[in-house]
This record gives sequence, structure tokens and C-alpha cells, in this order.
Amino acid sequence: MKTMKDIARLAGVSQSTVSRVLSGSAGVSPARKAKVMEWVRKLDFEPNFSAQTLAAKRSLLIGVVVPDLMNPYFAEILAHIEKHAARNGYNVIISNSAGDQKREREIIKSLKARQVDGILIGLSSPEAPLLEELKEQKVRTVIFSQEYDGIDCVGVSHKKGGALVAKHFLAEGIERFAFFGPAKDDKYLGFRETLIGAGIQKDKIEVIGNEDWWLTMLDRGLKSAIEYLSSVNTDLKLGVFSVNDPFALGIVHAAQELNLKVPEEVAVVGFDDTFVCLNVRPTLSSVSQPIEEIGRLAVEMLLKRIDESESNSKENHILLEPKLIRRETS
Amino acid sequence: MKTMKDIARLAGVSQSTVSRVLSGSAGVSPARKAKVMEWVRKLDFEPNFSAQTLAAKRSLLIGVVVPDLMNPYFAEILAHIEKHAARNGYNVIISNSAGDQKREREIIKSLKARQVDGILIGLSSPEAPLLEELKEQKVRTVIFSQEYDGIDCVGVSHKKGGALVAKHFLAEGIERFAFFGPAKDDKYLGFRETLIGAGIQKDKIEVIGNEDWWLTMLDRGLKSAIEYLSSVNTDLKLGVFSVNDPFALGIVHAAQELNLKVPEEVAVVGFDDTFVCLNVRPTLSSVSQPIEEIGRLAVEMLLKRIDESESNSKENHILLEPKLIRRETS
DNA sequence: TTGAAAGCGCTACCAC
DNA sequence: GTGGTAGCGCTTTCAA
Repeated sequence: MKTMKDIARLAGVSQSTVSRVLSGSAGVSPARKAKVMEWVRKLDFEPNFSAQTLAAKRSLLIGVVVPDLMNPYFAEILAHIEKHAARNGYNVIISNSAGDQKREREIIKSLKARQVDGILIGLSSPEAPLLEELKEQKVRTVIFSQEYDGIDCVGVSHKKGGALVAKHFLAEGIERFAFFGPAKDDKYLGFRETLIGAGIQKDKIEVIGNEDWWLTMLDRGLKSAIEYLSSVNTDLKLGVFSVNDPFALGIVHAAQELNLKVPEEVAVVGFDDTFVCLNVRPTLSSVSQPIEEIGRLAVEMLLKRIDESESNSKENHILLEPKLIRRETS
Repeated sequence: MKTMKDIARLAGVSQSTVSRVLSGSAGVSPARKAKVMEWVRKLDFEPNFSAQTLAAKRSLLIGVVVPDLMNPYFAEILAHIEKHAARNGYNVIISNSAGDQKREREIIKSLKARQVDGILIGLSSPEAPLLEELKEQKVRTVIFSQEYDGIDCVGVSHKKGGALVAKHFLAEGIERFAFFGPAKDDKYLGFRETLIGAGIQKDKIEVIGNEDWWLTMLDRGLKSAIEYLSSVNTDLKLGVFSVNDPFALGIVHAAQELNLKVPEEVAVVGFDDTFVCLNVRPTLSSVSQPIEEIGRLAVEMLLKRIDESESNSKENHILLEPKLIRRETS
């Protein structure tokens, strides 16, 4: 491995000069600059990032934490994050939390030890204690899955998304409802609120997979979907709203397996509008989040924070509009 | 940020002792060890990775390079790689090459500058020059997508996979064939070889999306699939073999759009057997790679290389058996 | 405009 | 067992 010292010796200048040339800081004569660059090219030199990080306290590294890499939503957003990060000279460390808070803490701790310049985090459900910690520790953080007071975030309003689905189901004349996912999710709050506001009785709204929903998720929800659908009374048309697309797919398949007609007997709407929605038959209705935009904005927000030396300014919240994309399952 | 110096001062020992305790190296009295650990816990101390990397020349970081994060195959394998890496105390830097060789070079260069302990790389098509470079540079590397002389690798034999599909098509009495993907792909070689061995005329075998197949990939192949299927003579039943699953899906949808019956008029087989195969209707036939195993083995292989101080030993090639999973599209 | 030199936080060697 | 100390490769004052 070559070092700046080598370049300096070969180019006949001091190491400081090499550093100045490479960092693009002003105050180097064109002649010396050219000489340095010549050797940099000749040796295909690249400065050691660890040394740079140690000395400059800036790693050009961002950490991304997601609860489930297999969920196409997170895979897609990771792809966009990586693209924009790379474009700005940043590398991305990816960590999968599997929706486990303990693991999330460990990850964040280790990312800090790596001196990452910032963290982008997607949560699968609201986790106040963790976010509270994140706020205390002064790591620059942007959440791309939900809102939280005192932390930068970007995303759609899940509550509004839930409300959209409720309105849609009501307009279709549906009278029984189920939500697949954690009851504390904002999506469910918006869903339920709207239904109750429209005069629906509470006993017509059910939550499935509440506590252990994450475990249920891991096999894509098929099993618990079958369990639920086979136990439910189907004399009333059922409207099922799912916390995400893979899980919604599980419901559709469960319905098919039980010979229930979709959407005539069971209407299904997912969340995220990932590309799988179009890749399945029947095509899946879903609440759309502008994934690419969210990924881009999250990176931009974080880099802006990194640039401003003082972390004085108030947090930024960017809320985009969710949209219900109606397809064949609802 | 606290440092080892702080811990040392508080615990009343030298910095060397703190270092020894934290690295678990022998030769520290239990009493002092306990005292150090007490302060480590109290301050929630975590050593600075950059400093460690710089001093020990070991980053506990591995780089993963994939051509397309949106392809479920790579998303899945990344998930497994991350899991096993984390289990062994490694973090993962993920980079998306978009199938571009220039970008791949840049990525590798920057990963080396980051002092990664090793690189796992998945390629979308054979790229001899790049791999040759990789061999020259002594970065520990494992390929998880294909075989290459002189570099460790793990995966299924794509050639065998292609042969399996050819045999299957022949057994179904199919007489016209197409391969969607780059002609230089081993999958195609095995496919074509087997067909020709069985007496099929060369003009009955076509390659679609050869040169610009990657671009085609990016919108999941639907457009060029429609283009191809609408131009082809359909009086003979067609067997289409695709380089991966998303692309195969494009063909199925194109066929549906053109009112061609799948699999009666057009049989389709994908590659990788990602979970989308089961999530679509008709369910997609595909050549299966044991994704989880490949991810695990790739990490294990790399860590073994890292452990052996000398990089003397010959390369390892692990070839797993591909399997044709027949479903509704063939 | 340039170079010398003092760190950044840690590891590892050497001496006690 | 333990502590002192010389780097690891870079950035960034400070003087010249």
C-alpha cells in the first residue's frame, strides 16, 4: 500500500502539500499540483479512509438500518439510498434489525463506533424508547418510515394512508374489517378512526397478528392469514388492510386456497405499492409511497445536516401524500 | 466521545491494559480486568473502529457488490450475507454496480481504500477483465455468481442449470426456443449445447436482449418481451428460458397481454427461484439456487481466507446442484 | 505557498 | 502481569 508519504517523496513535495492537493483545498501552486496529481495517477493512489476518518473526524460513511431486507419496499429504498449516497461520495453500511429492538440498539452502537457521519433508519413499528435514545445521543439521524418529534424524517403519513383505505372500503359497501399488523401502527389508527367516524361498530374491526406480528411476517404471513380467514364469518364481505405488500399477498393466497373470491368476498389492500403489486395476479391494490423520492430526500436531508457544522436548527419533517392505487384485489 | 485513555485513567490502569481487556488477550489479572470492564459498562464505551483499523490493519468490514439490488435474488442473498457477517462481528458495505464495469472498478477501488477485509461480489455476466484485475490485486474476494479460475467462488453451475431447462423443454415436445439474456452467459451455453446435442437446428434457437440486455432488465423486460413475442411465429410452441426471475415474469405478462396461453403456447422458465415465483399466478417455473446456503458459504469462505494469515492456499470452488422447480408456467 | 510537527485513538512490541 | 511508547496514515495548525 502506498501512502501520501510515498507520493510526497516521489513528487518532491511535503506530505501536507499532497494532502492539500487531494482535498482540493486552495493554496497550492499549479505546478506542484500537477506534479502531485501525476504521481497520484501513476500509482493509482487512493488515501486511506481510516486514517482520514481518524484525523478529520469524518468518515464519508452512512449507516442504513432496516427491519427486513427481504421486503421489497426496503430493498428498493436501500437501492435508492445507495445510489444517492454514492453520487455524493458516501458509502453505505447496511444492517438488518429483523425488527428487534435489542438488535437495533447494538447496530446503532456499532455504527457510532464506526464513526458514521449519519444514520438512516427505517422502523417497522413505532419504538419510542429507541427513538428517544437516538435523540439524546447526538448522532445525525433521519427516519424514513414514520414521524417522531425531535428527529428528522421523511415519508408519507401512514395515518392518512390508513384513512384512504377505510374510505375506499366504505365506498365499496364493506361492513367487516380487518387490519393485519401491529395495532399501534399509525396506519391502523387512521384506518380505525375513519371507520368509527363513519359509524362502524368496534366489533366489526379486528386486528390480526398484533403482538407477534413480526414473527408472522417472517414467513410472509400465509399461515396466520389462512388461520384467520378460515375462522372468520364470511357472510359479510370482508375488507382486509395489510401493513405491507408481502403480507397482503399472503392474504390473497390464503383466500384463494380457501376458495374465497377476491375481491368479491374478500377485498385486500397492501401498503407501500412495491413492484410486486404489478407482478402478481390478481394485481394488488396498495397505498403508494413515492419510494424513490423518499430515498433521495432522506439522503439529501442527512447530507444537509452533516454539512451544517452546528446541529442547532430544528428538525425537518417532510410529509408526502399517500395515494391509494386501486387494482384487482379491492 | 470517550477513549481508552479515559477508561484507563478512571480504572487506574494503563491504556495497554484496557486494550488487552477489550481485545480479550490473555495476561490481565482478574481484578484489573473487572475494574476495567466496570468502567467500560459505566461509560458504555466502544472503541473507535477507525483507530483500530489503522493500527491493527483489520477493519472487520466486508464489501458486497451486486449488479441490481432490486432483483430479489440479490436482495435475498444480501440479507443472508449480512446476517452471517453480523454474527461474526463484521459489518457490510453494500454497493450497487448497476452491471456497469466502470462502476465496478470504482467500487472495488473505494472498498480497498476503506481497508475492507474482503469483498463478496456478484456479477450479472462474465467479466473476465475485471476478475483478472481482482486476481492481481491481492484483495480477498469471493464470487457468488459464477466460476472463475484463480478466485474463490460459490454457487450453482449455471451451465448445468441451462441444460436442465433444455431437457425439460425437449421432454415437453417443444421445438422452438428462446433465451432472454446475454449470449455469453453460461446458462445459455448449457441450454444451447443440450438442445443442439438433441438434434435441434440452430435457427430454432434465438437469443433476445443480447447486447443491451442490462438496459432491458432495468424495466424488468416487459417491453422487449412484448416486442419479441409479437414478432415471433407462434405456430410452433415456444420455450423461453430467462436469465432471471423478474425478466421471466416480464415474458409471462407479455404473453398474457398478447393472448398467448402460458404454458400451452409459450412455456417460461426463470432462474434463481426467488420467492416471487410462488407469489405470482401462474406460479413461475425456475431453476433453483440454494440462496441461503450460498450466502452462508460465501461469508464462511471469506472469513476463512481472512483468518489464514498467508494467502498461499489454492482457490476454493464450491459448486452446488441446480434444480428445476417446475410450476405452472412450463 | 510551503513544510514541520502535533495529534486523531488504537495496537503491539519491548522492557520491567 | 503491567506500563511506556513507537507507530498506523492522515489533517491541520503554526511558522516561515
